[in-house]
Amino acid sequence: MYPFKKIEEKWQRYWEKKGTFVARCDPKRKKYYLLEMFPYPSGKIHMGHVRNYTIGDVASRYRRTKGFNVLHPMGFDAFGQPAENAAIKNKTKPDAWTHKCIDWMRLELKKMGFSYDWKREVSTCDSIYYKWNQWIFLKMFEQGLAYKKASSVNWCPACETTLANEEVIDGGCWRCHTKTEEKQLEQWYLKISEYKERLLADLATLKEWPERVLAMQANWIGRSEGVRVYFRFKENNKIIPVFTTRADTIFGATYIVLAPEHPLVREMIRGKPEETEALKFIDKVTRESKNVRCASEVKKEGVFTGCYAINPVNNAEVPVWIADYVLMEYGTGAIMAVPTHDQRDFLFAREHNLPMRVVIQSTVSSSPQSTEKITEAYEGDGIQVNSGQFNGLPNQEAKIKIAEWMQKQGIGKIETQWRLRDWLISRQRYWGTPIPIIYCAKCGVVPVPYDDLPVELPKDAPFTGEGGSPLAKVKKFVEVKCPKCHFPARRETDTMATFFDSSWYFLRFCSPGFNQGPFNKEEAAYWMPVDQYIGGIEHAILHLLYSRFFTKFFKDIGMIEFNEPFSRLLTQGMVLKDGQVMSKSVGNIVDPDSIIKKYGADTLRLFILFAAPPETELEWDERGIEGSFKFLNRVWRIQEDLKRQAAPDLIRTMHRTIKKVTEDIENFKFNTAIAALMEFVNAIYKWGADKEIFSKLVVMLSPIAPHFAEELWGRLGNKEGIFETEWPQYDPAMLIEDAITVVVQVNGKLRSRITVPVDISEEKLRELVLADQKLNSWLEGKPVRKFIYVPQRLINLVV
RNA sequence: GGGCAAGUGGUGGAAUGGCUUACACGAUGGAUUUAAAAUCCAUUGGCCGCAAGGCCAUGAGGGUUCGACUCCCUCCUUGCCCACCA
Repeated sequence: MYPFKKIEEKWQRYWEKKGTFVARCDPKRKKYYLLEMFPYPSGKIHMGHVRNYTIGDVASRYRRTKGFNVLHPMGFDAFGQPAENAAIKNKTKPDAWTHKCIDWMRLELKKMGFSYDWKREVSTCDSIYYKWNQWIFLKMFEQGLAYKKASSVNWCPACETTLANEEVIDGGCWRCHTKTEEKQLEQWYLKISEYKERLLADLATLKEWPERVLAMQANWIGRSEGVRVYFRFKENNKIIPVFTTRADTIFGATYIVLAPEHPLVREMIRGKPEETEALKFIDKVTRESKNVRCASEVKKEGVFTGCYAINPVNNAEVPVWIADYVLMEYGTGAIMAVPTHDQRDFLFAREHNLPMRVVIQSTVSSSPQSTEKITEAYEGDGIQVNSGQFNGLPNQEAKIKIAEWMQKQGIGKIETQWRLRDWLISRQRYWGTPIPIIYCAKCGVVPVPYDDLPVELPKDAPFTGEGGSPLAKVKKFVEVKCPKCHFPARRETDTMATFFDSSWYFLRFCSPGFNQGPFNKEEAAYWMPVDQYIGGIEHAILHLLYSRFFTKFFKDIGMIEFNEPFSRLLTQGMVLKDGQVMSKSVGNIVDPDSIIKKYGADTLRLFILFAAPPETELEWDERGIEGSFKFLNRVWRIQEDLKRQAAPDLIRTMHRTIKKVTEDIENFKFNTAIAALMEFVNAIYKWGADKEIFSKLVVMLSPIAPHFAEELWGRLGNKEGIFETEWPQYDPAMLIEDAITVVVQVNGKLRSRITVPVDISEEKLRELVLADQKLNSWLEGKPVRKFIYVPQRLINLVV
């Protein structure tokens, strides 16, 4: 058993002392910026962190031996609610609690031997960092991108805070799962919607991002093209616009539906016999929070308003309804309903006995023309019917023609709708960046002058866990003089959502001590964009979208020259145990520290890379860990018996292994790279290695098991550290074999193999194959119709 | 409801148009040992067969191809993400 504990401590000290991983901006050298998503400092690292950071560390150490100037930083996403909760529970301060957690986590990360440049460490909760959050906010405020709006927000009664739409999951708080409510508040927003076109279009430039993430982002931005159609109320000719993406179905629009909150509703129903019932319904729906209302599988409910509207394409009189399934926030808050070609409308129409009209006829099956026989909406393509001058056209063609025609007639307007909403960043919380705004009775909303930044968090806020933000209770903080008129004024007590902090930290790492701005332009120009970003799929939408938004903003104000922050993205899979995600609530957590104690960090690193490809889920297996440990010991023992000269076959194997391992590491296929190294070790056991071969093996292992490799490297008599040396090269000439085995198939089935010289001609090979005794029974009396030869590989005889 | 993955031995996985099951775990046998651990060596998809050998097998069914785990179509299952989005 090799002395992993001693070795790991020794080399960790050596790297730190020598500054092996300290990065320096050097425009003469080729850079490589490798970044893993920084952690929230909860106190302990878990297997997910270990996996994420091991993948990154291998890539980073590998690039270093390939001669790149590597930037590989680490920091802490240190603001957020858990610190406040801990403060309430344990009677500590969020500040003290967070710093204790950071210290502990840093120690654990160091024990894993990750090659970070610790000189660049940042914590978002330090005022030298969040000062620049405030600076960025003020820049956005100047550009009109940060604005205040009274609006109904998602409110979590347990956390006593507002939540972004993105933070409401299945109708509950993303953190504590409590059902959210709606509440009216004045909130700060960032106008991310102004960047929607660019955020969508530039996805096409992210060639090295996973398809899945690109699809999720595109979905989230949610561009849809359609027509705003102007229906009119029959009684007063007032316009009621609806949005549709299916202009081809408009002749089948037999009723329209308004959201209960629609501003025209109350006025419409006034004095109608239906008024009482409609008001009751509106009241019921608006009292329900959005989550309850949007829960799937709930039956669509609605009431008739007593009004009628005119469908502008055929002047048909259609009833106007109110229903809970129409949302005020999307489109115009009103829809046209086509029960024959939209399943949701169909169910609603059948329930309430509303009229239907078929306007698209399937060309494949004969879908019924008569509405009586319809059992479900036909949502596929077909030919227009009952659609005036558009009859007979394929519906996809009609969709465009009808839209254009409506626009020309002035009864509609071609329009694009987006799903992306502006980003709500206000939080009624203490442990976050104070929003640098002052409210003055005379001057109104006044930004804090740049010279007065940072607006520091007061250290002595009270933590009772009740009644909203602790910041609002700190007089010293709240009561200020207006920077303009110097009369008493009041400070904003909301803090920023923590996603703000993480939307630009990758830029801060380029020049973490810089005090003239959020980052040094020259250094950012050198290091950025991040060449490889690695993190969990859970950040596929929000964090990545916000970071892209910030990057585009920095470009617009002339601070950077590039459009996208992350050139290449890898989303690593989760770590499972017994088929379930490791989590406290399930109680199946394996503590990385216990594994380090038992087997060492190198074994843990090796196992986590070998057990599965980085993108897929990884099933934790204690026995697999032992296998990895055994492998390292097996390598360790090679040094005891080195030969003078290695066998030619082994030298050949070495060159093949170098090729395979190099290519696999480049492509993040660590599991097969390790498999190739294992095969190489098996070959060494068979043939016996010399010093040169063993040295190459050790270098190839160094990104994966760095302490282990450094130690063996030193024992081989090297004075420089292993990360000063170069990655081994293979000789292409050594990959060529003299003899190759060609597989012989008859009608696609394996029947024989023959070994022939590499440079054999096809004719010669054909002769040899036809003379092969083994094939006799398969070829007997049958003429060979075709002779397929895949050079160096296989022959297939078709008889 | 929509989108995206995935489905291969007892297990994790390998092969992305050309020898299915690399590598590892587990299991079995052997060597070493007073013994065990550790280590080293060998065997290990299923069925038939004394053997040589043959047949079958990559979720199911069909198709394209000389040849399909791989490409196409239909279906089933699982996972993830999104979702009354008009």
